[in-house]
Amino acid sequence: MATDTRERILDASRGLFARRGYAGTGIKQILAEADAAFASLYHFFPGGKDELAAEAIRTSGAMYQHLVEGVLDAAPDLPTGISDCFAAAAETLRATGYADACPIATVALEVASTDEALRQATADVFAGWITALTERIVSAGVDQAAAAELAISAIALLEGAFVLSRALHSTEPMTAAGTAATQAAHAALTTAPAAVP
Amino acid sequence: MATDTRERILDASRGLFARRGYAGTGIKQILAEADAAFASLYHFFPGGKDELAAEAIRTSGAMYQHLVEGVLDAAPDLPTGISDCFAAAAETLRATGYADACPIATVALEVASTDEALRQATADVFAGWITALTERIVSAGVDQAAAAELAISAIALLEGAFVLSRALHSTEPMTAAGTAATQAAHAALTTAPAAVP
DNA sequence: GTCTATACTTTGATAGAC
DNA sequence: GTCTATCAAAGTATAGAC
Repeated sequence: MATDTRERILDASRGLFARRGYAGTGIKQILAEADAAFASLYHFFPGGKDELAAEAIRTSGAMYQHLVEGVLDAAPDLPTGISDCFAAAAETLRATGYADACPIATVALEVASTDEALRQATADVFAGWITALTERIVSAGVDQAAAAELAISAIALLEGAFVLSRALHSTEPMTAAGTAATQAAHAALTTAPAAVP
Repeated sequence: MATDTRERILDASRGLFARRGYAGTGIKQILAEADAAFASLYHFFPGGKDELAAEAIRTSGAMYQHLVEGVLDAAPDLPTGISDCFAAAAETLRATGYADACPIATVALEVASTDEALRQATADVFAGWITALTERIVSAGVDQAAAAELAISAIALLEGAFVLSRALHSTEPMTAAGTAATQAAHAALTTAPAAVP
């Protein structure tokens, strides 16, 4: 069962854009890695590189969210789940030589001031993450405003730790950020423990 | 007193690399903005784009550190200083249309897996920031290990908030991260209040 | 849908006059 | 130290046969 060409192109794009960024990734490079012909790209993505990148960003953002939700679902409580997410991120960094981190952060920073369509794609992904995590924290008994603040802080800690850990080639930032996020979650839950039964 | 050519090139480079990344910035673009001739670049930076980028990263990292130290020095205590830094970052984001954020984060993510020399330059900058902030926290009476963890978390919060705020075109992530960093600083200082007189 | 070949632009970098 | 002109390579995108 050979994966179809369109999916192979998207798969290669997600990996290359995540590791090398948008401008740093060439179309020829994507097609070589996907073992696809040059014309196939413009058959499936008439909009060219931009259209391809937009779909790669949205799908990889959704995939990462799915991954995180799985870890959170498997944990006994929210602080433990958050701690597990950071531990998993640290392990992935180590295992991949500090290459695999946030699937869209590199592109997000690159295009924030240069490509409005792609910037919107990254904004939609981040907004989706924040909304989903906020709802989870609200379900754990925290009021809306405090939950949103905690969700944003946790994601900011994760993203910032990705930057530092990739640059420093060390998992220390990721573990330190994990500790901070877990402590913040504990604090928010004990401050407002009006938990749902 | 005309600024000399070398400094104009560096100045334009720092701005463009920060906003558009390394691969996304062309040499011709830098020279146009610096109003410098093509050959001047290779006169001052024989190593070409790579050498120029390395110096731009190190100097802009030092400049940002200097800026932050000034804010921290002006504050009555450390938590207030940290709060002020995030407030200043939020204001800069708003005032520049979410363009000016961390001077090196975009490049750091881009080159982390592709250019070892530039990756080392970004690592040196981040390590310098972490060391300086850790020393400050230690001076406020926190033990070394806890101080390092707080310093890393605060910088991770700042970097992550830069990513989210630029992508979302909102200062909310920066203010939420600032609150979290300030609370973490308060907690660390009250836990170990062996303050120096 | 896929292949090959190619058009067109931009890139980083160099040469030589001054 | 700076100017102009130019190079070779890589970039994106398209055309036309099959």
